[in-house]
Amino acid sequence: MSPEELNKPSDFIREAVAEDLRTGRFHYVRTRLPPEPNGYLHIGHVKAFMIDYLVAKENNGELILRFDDTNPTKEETEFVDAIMDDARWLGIEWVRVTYASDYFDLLYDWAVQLVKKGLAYVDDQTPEEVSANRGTLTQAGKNSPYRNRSVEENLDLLERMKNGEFPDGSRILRAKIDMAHPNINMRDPAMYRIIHNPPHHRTGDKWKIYPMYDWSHGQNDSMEGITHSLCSREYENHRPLYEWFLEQLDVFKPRQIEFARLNMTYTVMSKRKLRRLVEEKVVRGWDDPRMPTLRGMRRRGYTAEAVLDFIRRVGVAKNYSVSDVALLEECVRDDLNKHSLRRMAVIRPLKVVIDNYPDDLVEEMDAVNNPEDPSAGTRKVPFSKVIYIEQDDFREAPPPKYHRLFPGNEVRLRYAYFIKCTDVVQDAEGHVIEIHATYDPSTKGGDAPDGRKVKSTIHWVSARHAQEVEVRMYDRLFNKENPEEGEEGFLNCLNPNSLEILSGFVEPALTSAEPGSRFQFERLGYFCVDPDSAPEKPIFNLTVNLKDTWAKMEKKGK
RNA sequence: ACCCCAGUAGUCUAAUGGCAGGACUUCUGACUCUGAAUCAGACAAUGUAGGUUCGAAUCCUACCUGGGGCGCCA
Repeated sequence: MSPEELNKPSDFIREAVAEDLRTGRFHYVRTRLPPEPNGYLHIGHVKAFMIDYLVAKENNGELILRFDDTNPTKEETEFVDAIMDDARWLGIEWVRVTYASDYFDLLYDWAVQLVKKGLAYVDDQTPEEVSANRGTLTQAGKNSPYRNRSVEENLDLLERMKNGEFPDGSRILRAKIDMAHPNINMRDPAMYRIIHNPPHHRTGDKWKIYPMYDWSHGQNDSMEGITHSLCSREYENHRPLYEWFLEQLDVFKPRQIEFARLNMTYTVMSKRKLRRLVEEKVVRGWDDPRMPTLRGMRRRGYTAEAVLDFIRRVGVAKNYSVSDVALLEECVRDDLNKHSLRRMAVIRPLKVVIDNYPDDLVEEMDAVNNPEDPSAGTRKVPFSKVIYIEQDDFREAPPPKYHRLFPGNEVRLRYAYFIKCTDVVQDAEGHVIEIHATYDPSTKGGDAPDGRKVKSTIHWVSARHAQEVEVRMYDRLFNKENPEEGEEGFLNCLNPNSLEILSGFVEPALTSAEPGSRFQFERLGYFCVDPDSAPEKPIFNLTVNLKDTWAKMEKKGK
């Protein structure tokens, strides 16, 4: 086995596909991406998309992007464009774009065939009657009184349904299978329902009947020559029906294989719940950086590489699972650590005056852009008498093992000088508002000629060169690992601190950063420029924080 | 209560009848001009009970637990 083959991901789906090729069940691989254009893509979709895309790609096959637009009351073209944009961002490639609605005519012909074979009938029962007669999980259903209509009558009624002669809800076309079947999906499932309005986003007013998912999806798969129809486990109970239609129609039979959908800790994944977060203004929109939507994650600064790495590391299996968002965050750090430029920014500023530094002197300090990538080079950072440091980097009364700045202690200002805290200025309420310090001129650049060491290096920004910026600090949207427990529960465990807006200072090298560009703010985390940014008012989003061992130690100590 | 599916460390996932392995998390330590990164190490798992077998996470049975299923949603 070659190294490439050893590294190739393997899972039960890829094995099944390989076996189908080996046994000759199929001689090629073609998969489909079946989004419904009624919402934005989230991280859960990425898993499904990548399975479809990679299974095709790894087998020299094709991927068709097919929008599942069988319900005009829910779907809009706006989402078609957004979905394609997000999918392209992930690097997914497809051979063509199709729509379930492209096949409405052919599908109708197929329905007529089933009617002619006595395998489908028009039911005049009300929706309530259909529901009542379906039976329950433990009880068989009852046959509809219209179940044994003649083929001629069914054909006539179906034609008139199609022509719009009947009002919404008055009739449906049903497959004639078995009202006593233990699988409720097989109890004469609906194939077509009547919908007059609104017009369909692609076919306009042409159709008054629309196919149900079960009637449309598998047949479309067959029409497109899809070999493997990969979907989430909730369709497992639909597979017998999927196969029944194809069998009765005697057409090409794709194979449906189900896998477990992605769930993630500290977030919700259902479209309905995400919509509520938007509608109830819990978040600022579908692209709020706290959302698990692709649009949110993109705005947050996540890279496609990181998202894909996460999906790869999570794997594919059939059992229900909830992946840890910490793994996603780790993938993001891993990618950004290698590729992002380092900058200094102070997000909770504390003023430091270096008393023995000349009043008007400005020195340019050399700073490394990315220690992980020497080719990223260096830059100059201006230094002067008054600087800002992080409030966290000073304690008037240091706890044990704290070795940042405190009265009498010496630390290194990164790329600059050693400084020692000499005095603390407080306001009337006792809050520390200013620090005084002295520097050692012989430590320029950060090293002491006498070889003495400091235990801490802190970041800083020269006050007179600082650009003021808005910093949006994001945290998990929920404070419960699984907010989906319970129906309404998810709105009751919102993290009140999921967004904190700060005003901070950044070094000059950051003032002209383009929206979307990413940086590591040293010792803080990874940040990216928000699209709301303006040159006079830059805005940075926290993508993900750096691991913070000290914060962890301190928290444990309490 | 009926049907389908699944149970491997806190989490995700390998092992396809033959040494239970990897990743994340957590914890130690080394190194460090980022308390980051990196490096070294540690903790930690086959739901239960039977059966088949020289040998079972894997096959069989029962039970338990979890997920899905009674839309004219997808």
